Amino acid sequence: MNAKASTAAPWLRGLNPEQRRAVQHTDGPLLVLAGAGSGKTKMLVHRCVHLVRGRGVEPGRILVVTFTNKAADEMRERVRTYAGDDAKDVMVSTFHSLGARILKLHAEKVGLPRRFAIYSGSDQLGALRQATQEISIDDDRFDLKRVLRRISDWKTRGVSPRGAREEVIASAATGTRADDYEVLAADAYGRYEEVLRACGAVDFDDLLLLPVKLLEEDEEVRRDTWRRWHYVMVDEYQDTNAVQLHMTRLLAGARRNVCVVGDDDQSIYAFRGADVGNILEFERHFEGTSVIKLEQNYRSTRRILEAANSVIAGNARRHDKRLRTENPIGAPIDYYEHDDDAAEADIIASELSLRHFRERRPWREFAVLYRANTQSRPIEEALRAKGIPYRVVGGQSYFDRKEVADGMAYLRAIAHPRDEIALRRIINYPSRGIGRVSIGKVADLARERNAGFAKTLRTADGELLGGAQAEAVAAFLEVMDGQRDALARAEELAKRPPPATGLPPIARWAMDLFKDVGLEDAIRADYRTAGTHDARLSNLRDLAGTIARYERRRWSELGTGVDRGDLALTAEDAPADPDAEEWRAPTLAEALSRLALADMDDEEDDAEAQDAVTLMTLHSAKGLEFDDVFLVGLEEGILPHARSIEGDDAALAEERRLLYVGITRARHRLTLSLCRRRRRGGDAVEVLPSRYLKDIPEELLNPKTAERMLSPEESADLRRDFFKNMKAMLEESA
DNA sequence: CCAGGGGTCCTTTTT
DNA sequence: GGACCCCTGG
Repeated sequence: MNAKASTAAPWLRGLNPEQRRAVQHTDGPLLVLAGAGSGKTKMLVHRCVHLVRGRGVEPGRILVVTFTNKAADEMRERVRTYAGDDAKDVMVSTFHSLGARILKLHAEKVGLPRRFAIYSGSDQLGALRQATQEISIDDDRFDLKRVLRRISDWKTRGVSPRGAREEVIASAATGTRADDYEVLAADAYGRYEEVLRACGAVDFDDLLLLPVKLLEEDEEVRRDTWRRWHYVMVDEYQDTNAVQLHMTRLLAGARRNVCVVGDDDQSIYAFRGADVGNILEFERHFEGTSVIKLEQNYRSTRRILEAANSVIAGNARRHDKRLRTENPIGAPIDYYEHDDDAAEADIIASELSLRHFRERRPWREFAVLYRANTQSRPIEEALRAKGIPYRVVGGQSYFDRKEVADGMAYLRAIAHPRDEIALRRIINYPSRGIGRVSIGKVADLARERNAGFAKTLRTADGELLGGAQAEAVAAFLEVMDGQRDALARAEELAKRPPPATGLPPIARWAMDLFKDVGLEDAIRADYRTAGTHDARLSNLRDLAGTIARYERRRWSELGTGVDRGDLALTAEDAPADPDAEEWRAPTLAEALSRLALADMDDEEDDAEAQDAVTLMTLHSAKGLEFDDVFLVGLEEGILPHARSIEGDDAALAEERRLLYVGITRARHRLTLSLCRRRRRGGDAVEVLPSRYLKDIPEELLNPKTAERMLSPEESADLRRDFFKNMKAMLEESA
């Protein structure tokens, strides 16, 4: 297609020549090196539209892979906006849900049940705890989280338990590292995998590893996959790890229509195995690659971009580039030094309300970004005190909250009889007289007989346990059996359309379950968490609400052919003839398998529509943009983080990129701040400004203090505006 | 044998 | 704010 014709194509309007070239390079490997704010997401979306409208590719043949659910949602939304129904079958998926999908279709080939459970957070810890207990290395201070990180390291590099042990032994033999801890971790790794399999479960790393294994070893899986997708695109490619590189290669297959987009300066996930080398050496991995660079920034003011450029210039190993922009110079970058984090939070809250009321800008245009989740607390407190609406993105994952994890464990223990980790989590919560010793006895016996824990539990009588304990176990089993029956009835009801109002049957059952087994009372009775009871109860009820949404979505999919969860991989004509797919009534087991991957992003749509300030980590902010950004805690020990300062140069380089990512989120306005004192452990300690601040040219910065934040006139204006706006708002809502 | 209270330590980033 | 351990009383 020549340049003239492309000008005529409506889907190419609004793209500059560089972007158009990228969009149109339709065959063979394509590497798009896209700077921050260069419109790379837009480019990917337009490429999808171009393939469908311009080249007549069936949308179902196009696969876009992202890292986060949020990115996938946004991409889907944009594809729909630009291409309408034409492109509704373009599949947008995260690496992990794609892996889950492939795995689900071939689960039996790797010895998994069709409805395998996906473990995260506390479940993984539970499995690992059991693994270490079984090989008796739980006695000394064995930091399970650290071991889990170590195991995950191995898994993201595709190293097997045996490989891990060899690696550890080899490094000990060469005297480089004779670390007992490593040996223990390698031993635990193997057993951990066995525990997972015995429970019919996988962890997040398996969602990448096992599909790769399948694709590698199984001709049929490969053939089906290649028949299904002809064009593969990967967003944020700089954050891929070894397994994801492998997966990308396998997905691309012989067609090699693979287009990856990324920015080496925004690689911030090395800690979980991401390798910038993947993007730096893409041309070597995929022979005959076309390379396109997007170096114009459309997002930020010149001052903001200059600050970002000066920060990132301090890193050595990178594609040399300097983003340019034609945007206006913009406002100076505000810079605050606060006494402590409370003062910092306070001023931010004041600035926010000032800018909101005085400049009449909606709350949603603002974001407060920080290095670690723990930094959100003082800010939340200050915003709450001033009545500023906010939402916290990420943080403790929804499923890691105790009450949610407990609720999930009940659901899983009922849905998956093999799920021993779930069972052991809830067997004595709420307390019902089955303590550590009794559980230990059953577990020992189970091991002796080489039988499952759940099965052995049924044989536990007054001889094995005390009389009272045996009775407690019997009562517990009775409750569980009763719940299974109730679930079966609910699933039977779920074969008919849900009621127009009220909860659909499975959700209804879950809600009752939480009440009947005493979870709700246990939350209310916990004196340690007084004050958070309502929030916890509502989190638990949200879980039932999520099941309700799943049930309704399932029913809305009937006959429409839209099936985001289980689009057949093998049916060759699936994209063309979606009705050919078999529709199934909702089940708890399926709800659970969707839930684990969905994160809770989907559920926050309502909150997102609300007008609220966004609080999140720099990591979560990648890929997003805001008019007005506050970047807090620019101190040694925070950014760069203390752990990275202890670490190597690579760790520090990543911290610098993190700051770069943060700065480049801002469109019009940026406020940097730090604290001179910060609480560490018990008391407040003096801290130093971040080393990276020196790299920002002084003339770009506008130092401010709390006193000078507002002139007296501005204060008066603010007060006046505040009441005026308040009045207007009240009238609007009336 | 179990439940619950009280003390202690730590706390990067995430699918 | 947690997760975890230890102690005491039932």
